[in-house]
Amino acid sequence: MSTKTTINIKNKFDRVVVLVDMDCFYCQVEEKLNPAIRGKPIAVVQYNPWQGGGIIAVNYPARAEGVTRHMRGVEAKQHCPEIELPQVPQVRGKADLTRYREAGKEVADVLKSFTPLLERASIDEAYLDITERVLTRIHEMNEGKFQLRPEKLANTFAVGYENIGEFITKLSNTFDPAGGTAESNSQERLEYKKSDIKLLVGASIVNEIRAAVKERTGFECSAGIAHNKILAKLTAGFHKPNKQTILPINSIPKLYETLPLKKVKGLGGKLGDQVCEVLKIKFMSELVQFPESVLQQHFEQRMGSWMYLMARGIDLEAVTAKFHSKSIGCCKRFPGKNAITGLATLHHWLNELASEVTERLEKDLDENNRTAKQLTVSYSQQIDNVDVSSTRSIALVAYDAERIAADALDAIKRNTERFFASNSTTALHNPIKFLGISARKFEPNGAGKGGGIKQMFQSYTSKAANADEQPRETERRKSVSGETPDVVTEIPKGAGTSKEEQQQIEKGNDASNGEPSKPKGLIQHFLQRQSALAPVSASKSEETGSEVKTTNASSSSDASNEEPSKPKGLIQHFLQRQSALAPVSVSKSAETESEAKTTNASSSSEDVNQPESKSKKGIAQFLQPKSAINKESSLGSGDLSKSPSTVESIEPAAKPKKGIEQFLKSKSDVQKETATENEQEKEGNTNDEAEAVPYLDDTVELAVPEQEENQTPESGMERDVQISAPSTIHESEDPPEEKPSTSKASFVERSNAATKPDYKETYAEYSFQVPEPTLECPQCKKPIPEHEFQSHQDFHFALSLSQQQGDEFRNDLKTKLTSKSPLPAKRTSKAIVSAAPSSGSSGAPSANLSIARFLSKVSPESIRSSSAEVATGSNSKADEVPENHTKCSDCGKFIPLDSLDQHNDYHVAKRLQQELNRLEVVVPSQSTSKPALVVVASGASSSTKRKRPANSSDKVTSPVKQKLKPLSSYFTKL
DNA sequence: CATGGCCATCCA
DNA sequence: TGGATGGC
Repeated sequence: MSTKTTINIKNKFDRVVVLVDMDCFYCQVEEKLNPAIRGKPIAVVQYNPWQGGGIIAVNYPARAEGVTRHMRGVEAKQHCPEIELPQVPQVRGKADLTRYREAGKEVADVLKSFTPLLERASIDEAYLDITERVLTRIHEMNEGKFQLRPEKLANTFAVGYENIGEFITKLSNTFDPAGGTAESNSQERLEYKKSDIKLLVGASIVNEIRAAVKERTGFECSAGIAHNKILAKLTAGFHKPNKQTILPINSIPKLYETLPLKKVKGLGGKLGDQVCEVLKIKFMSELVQFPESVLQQHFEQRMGSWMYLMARGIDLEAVTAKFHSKSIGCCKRFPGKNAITGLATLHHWLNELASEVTERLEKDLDENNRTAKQLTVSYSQQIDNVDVSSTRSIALVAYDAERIAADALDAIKRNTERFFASNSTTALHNPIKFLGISARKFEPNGAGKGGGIKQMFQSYTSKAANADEQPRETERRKSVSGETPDVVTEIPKGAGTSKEEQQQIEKGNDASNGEPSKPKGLIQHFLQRQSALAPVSASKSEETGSEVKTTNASSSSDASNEEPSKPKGLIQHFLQRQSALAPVSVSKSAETESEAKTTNASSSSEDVNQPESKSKKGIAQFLQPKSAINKESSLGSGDLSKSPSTVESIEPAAKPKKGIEQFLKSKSDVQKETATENEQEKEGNTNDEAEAVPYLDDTVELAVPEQEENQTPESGMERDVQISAPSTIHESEDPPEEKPSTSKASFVERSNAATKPDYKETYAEYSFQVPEPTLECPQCKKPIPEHEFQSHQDFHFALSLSQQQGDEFRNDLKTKLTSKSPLPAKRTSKAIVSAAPSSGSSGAPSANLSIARFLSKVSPESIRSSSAEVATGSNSKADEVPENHTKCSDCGKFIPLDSLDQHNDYHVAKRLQQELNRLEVVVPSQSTSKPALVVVASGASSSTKRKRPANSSDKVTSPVKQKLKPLSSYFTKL
């Protein structure tokens, strides 16, 4: 039961996994709250008093000015004087993130309306497995109900390609008989295409998802679309903000060549350092040379297997439905002189924390009908200048703040020998520098409440998941906005409706989207053939339906990737052979775990039931020549490594293929070859054991014990503050849209302003604080605390450095933008373009064709017939049409009749690319009220010029050419 | 003496 | 279970 749900390795590239990542989320939340600051540079800070507060989020305008996280507000101002610095609300003397949690949930609600397979990863990130929707959409495309128009891929990028159009062309090359020999199209290459087409179709869905998020919440996000979670996460970062990126399988090797291993989630910390050090490598591409056993022996079995697969672009971890967090807690640090040295202070803060937790627990109870059973108290004390942290778990018996605080205190006492200083009943022996309490082990409530049904076998997190799956009355009562309509659309799907009915529903939806079901465009035809390869199983769809409500459990149990014993058609055979080939030495763990737990998501799309005879024909026709190649042999390991042709096709010739070749070598081959250069970064472990600052020791508190004990903080104080400091004082700005009931917002500050004594002042621990001597900074003339002086100087240095770099970057950008015409084409693009048979059509011919018109109105038949006309009509050069060939009206080549379809599709894709290349994507500058996605297709007249929207004031919108950053640029730090 | 406050996972 | 680690 190793906690994780994994999919079967057979399906390693079958899923479409999306990571949705909110762009500088806290900033967006603050913007929405206070529209007056919209569009300005913003950084959200918490705890304003000290140096302007710590920055925890920076929006893009502010980033452009060099503001980063980890700065203080004051520093941000230096970079960007106009910056707005909204504060995290403070409640009970600590930061309160409620506002962001709620906004995050709002977003998640929208996401969840697209798939139940939603895994919230943090307050502003979520994974989605949209495989089912993709398969459904492909099916719709086959039936002409959906067309993949260029605008559906606005703001979409593909790793390894200059723009999405190139990627599409690449995909379409598979079907261009002139583009490559049939033999070069190996089966698995086709498999990869198939998988990547799913990503492409997925991208159109993700665009809709992001648009829905924007529309319903006002928030913008970016997304990564890949075949697994790790890669989706990685990919999401490549184009931001408000954009989405696909990671095609074939781009992985090249990506890895420049991808520092430490950028991969899970390897970002000490482990990553260790890996780099032990293996003497730095980039992901270098990881592939090590046998699994070696990795396991160095880094634990589990980790070794994971890394081994990751090196091949494989991550088997399933997206599991998880909406609610498994723990609710809060904590606070008390650094330096703020350390807690007295019992009363400790009690005070435990009470504060307990209050917050209790509040949130009650809300959670209300919303999710579950109860936490365990309380974990954590704290750290400074002992001999060393921070020692401990955690204790105790029973959580009641949602009662005082009780919780008392129990927590008790736990701390019990677990601390010499809790009190000698001879004292109030002063702590060791100061406490960190306090946290957290509630966990949630159990669903009241089985009687109809909730208990057996969603139990749902997943390993049965309890949490259980609570997730139950849309209870309480929830309805609370009427979560935005959920209702979606439920409506989903319920019919789930409630035992037939597939046809479901499609009716879908159709209805699409119609409302303004998508007429028209005769098929060629691109559909193109995709249709593809999708025929990506069979949609009927049973699969049913699963999708059933999982919506009651449970996916029932289906998931049998969805367990074991090949259903159904009649096998051609496709199935084809696919099975494929999976049989799936080489990667499966890590045992993966193999064993996969069966039991695989969520429906795993999309065991091998389950083929595509009844469509026509598509079958297409497939058969298509597969016939190529599937002949049954390359059982080859490939010991590495999936990606197996297909040199595939890799090469990204960049025909050229390229320092060193990395690639390395990639291609079988592990044993390469083993001897140790890493090239050892980046023996000194990296001297910054081990400056912080020079401990003398804290006030017990003797201090001993001085005034009585007073402190009596005047417990919250008893009188808080109420006084609330009453005497009404929310008027200096909230001169717009009052945050908060419930008036909560007047607490920042009582500490108000109390300060009102000259009310901070509770601290009544505490002995705080009554002896001495201001630290300061020095004046020669650069900014500010008084700087002594101990901080050096780092302050460092800061100035870093500041000037980063400003320089910022200038460089801007200049660079400017030159790129001004020399606009032919983009400074990178070698990659050239290679790809030239790889395409660009013979005649690349230039003007189709320039005046509206792609939309073209795609939606022209049926394959008409093309075919028109081609035929050309071939036989007066136009044709009657001289030399080979037998059974016809001349392509587009490129003039002679095409075998039986592959005319594919060839035409190739041209369609090519035109699509050209159209896409002419698209201008108007990016609203930092969340304005403009529509999220505005795509302007330039008309024929402006084929060479970029066109601006008529009313664009440069301030608001700036046309951004789809571009062109070297991958490596994403990994350079500023 | 200063990112702070989360949350989650993994291993022993 | 508690400690450690990782990442947002």
